[in-house]
Amino acid sequence: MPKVTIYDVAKRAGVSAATVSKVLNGTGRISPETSQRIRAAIEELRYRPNLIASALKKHQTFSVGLLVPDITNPFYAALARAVEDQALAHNYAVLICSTDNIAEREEKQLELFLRQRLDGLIVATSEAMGQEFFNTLHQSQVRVVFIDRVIPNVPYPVIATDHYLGSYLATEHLIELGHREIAIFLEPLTLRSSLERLRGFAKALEAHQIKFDDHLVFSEGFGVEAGYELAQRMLAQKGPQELPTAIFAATDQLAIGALQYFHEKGINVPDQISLIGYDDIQMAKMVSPPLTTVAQPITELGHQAFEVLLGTQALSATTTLLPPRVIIRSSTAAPLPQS
Amino acid sequence: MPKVTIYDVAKRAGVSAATVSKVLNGTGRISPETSQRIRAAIEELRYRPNLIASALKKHQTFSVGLLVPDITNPFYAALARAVEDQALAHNYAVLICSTDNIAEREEKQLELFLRQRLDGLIVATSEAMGQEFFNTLHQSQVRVVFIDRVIPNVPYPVIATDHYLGSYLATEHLIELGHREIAIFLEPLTLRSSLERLRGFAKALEAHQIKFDDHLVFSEGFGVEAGYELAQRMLAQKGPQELPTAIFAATDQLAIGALQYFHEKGINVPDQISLIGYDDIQMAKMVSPPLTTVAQPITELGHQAFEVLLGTQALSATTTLLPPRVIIRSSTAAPLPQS
DNA sequence: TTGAAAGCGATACCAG
DNA sequence: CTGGTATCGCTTTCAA
Repeated sequence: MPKVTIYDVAKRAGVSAATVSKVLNGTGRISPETSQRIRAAIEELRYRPNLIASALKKHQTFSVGLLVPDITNPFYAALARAVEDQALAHNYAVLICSTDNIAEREEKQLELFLRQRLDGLIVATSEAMGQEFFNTLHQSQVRVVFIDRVIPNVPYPVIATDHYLGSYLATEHLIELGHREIAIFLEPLTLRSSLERLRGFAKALEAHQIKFDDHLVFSEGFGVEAGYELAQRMLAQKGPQELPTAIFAATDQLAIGALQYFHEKGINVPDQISLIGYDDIQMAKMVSPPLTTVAQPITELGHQAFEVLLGTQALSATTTLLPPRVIIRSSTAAPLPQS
Repeated sequence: MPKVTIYDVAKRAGVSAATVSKVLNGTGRISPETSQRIRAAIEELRYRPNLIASALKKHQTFSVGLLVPDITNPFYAALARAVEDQALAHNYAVLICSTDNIAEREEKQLELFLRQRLDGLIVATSEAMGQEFFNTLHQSQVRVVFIDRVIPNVPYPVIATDHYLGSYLATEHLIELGHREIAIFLEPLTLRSSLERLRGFAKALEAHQIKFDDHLVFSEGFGVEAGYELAQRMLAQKGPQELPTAIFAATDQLAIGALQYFHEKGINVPDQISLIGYDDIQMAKMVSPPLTTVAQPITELGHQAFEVLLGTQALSATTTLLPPRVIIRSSTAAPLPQS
């Protein structure tokens, strides 16, 4: 059972390989009869074009690479899924790599991707990428689009969620519910995304004449654990009496950690304290109470990234910000009347 | 800035392309000096071998494909991660595709993968795969290993978790805690994996002389919602008095759904009822109380799959079952003394 | 409408 | 130890 090539098909159909290639690609004009015969031969031989050979000639691999910090993170998994779907629809394959935001891994994988001569690269990874990474990118001439993180001075298209707006909306949701004492939980402020969220938060307060209080900003660590600790710290700093009436957790994981702590302490959400998250990870709707949160338009992000990447436009430094959306569930409510 | 090829390097180093190829691949013997010169040229020109061309010649793409039902499912994301890591360590790329267990998608993607001439395929998808899929697989001669699902009569290696054993261990954990009335929540019994879990459960009961009670088997639907509904149904069928003292939920999602329902009903876990899950998804440790569960050796699965796939062994119909492990957290405890 | 032939960029055999 | 050359499987002029 040797591999069947385009020549086998050609022979079978009594034509030349060139002609077969033409019907395969829909290029050139072929008479309906020959075309039929060729299609038949393809079927009979179960011929499968060798994309490797085709890629070598056409300089097109029908593959894109996706660099994410960690595919295990639900957000990136969802992003990957969106890219995948779009890719499959266009008969493209997606190569995925988790980099853990480790420069070394990023560079190694980038190197591999470049050797594979991918048609494009979607980068959804660290803002701490080494200069090395950009140099390589630049001199390699691959098509690249950055996604999810707004990185300043990137000479490529950036597609991201408008976290400033998202935070603004989240905060405003709380304010409209009647909250005036609102704490914010954030991941480290070294992250641009954290800063953006803080900015949106502050702006919303300002817009509603609520004064911004430094003591209500809690930031440290990542993930659920951090949320738990931040809640703990908040409780320790303020007596249960002077607790804010609401918290804006800048990630759902933070929110879930806090929620867990409140559970343990018998603090009812949303009766005693409202809690709004950010990201709308799958878990958000599974916790109890289901978390009000801000959903990023993940699918949109993935789709757009793919489309821009494979579009005919020259890729330039443009930033596209997609609007997030507040998803109201049950962890936010009006504050209790002053007791 | 035209692409630099092996010929450019050769010219620059004053040798032939053949020689460059040799140092690139470590084949043949080259004098240290020429080797040095060539390496220098590679550096200076920032030459990146074209894997496409190489693959065409060598019939080796350094890429493997991974077919999963949904990368968005934490279990498969973890699996993908394990494969990725192993791949990166071997300088392989991983193409990932979520099929949603839809035969059409599976076949389309398989077709794409075959055209890409991948070195191997890891299939972690539906047991309901069409015959078509297998036919294609078989006549295409790709190396394939199945992972996670034990599919009968597959002429390829299967690497999976021993769910029979896992369920046995989970159930035994409950029994050793002192439980005698144990319910089991399952996904539909049309799934082989559900059947296996039920079998392990029954066997553990039997081993401890506990009689198996049909009325304590609840099965329907998938995911958190199903867990919630199953718990609801159980409560409806049995008064709060005659509730079993423990539940073995055959997936964490089921367990989490149940947990949520119990929260709402004010039923304390584990004081009133113990709950053990299965899978050890990330969420398991984040819920409250953190879920005792059975962890699949996901990383091991992924690693082994990759190694077997790229090993030199001819691939035959062998099934490797890896042992799962009970992770004891806080959702299980001894039953309350009879009140 | 069809086909001959020249590559795409690398590898491998075999000669020197 | 090094290099010429055929070749991997397909695409693409260009001529017929």
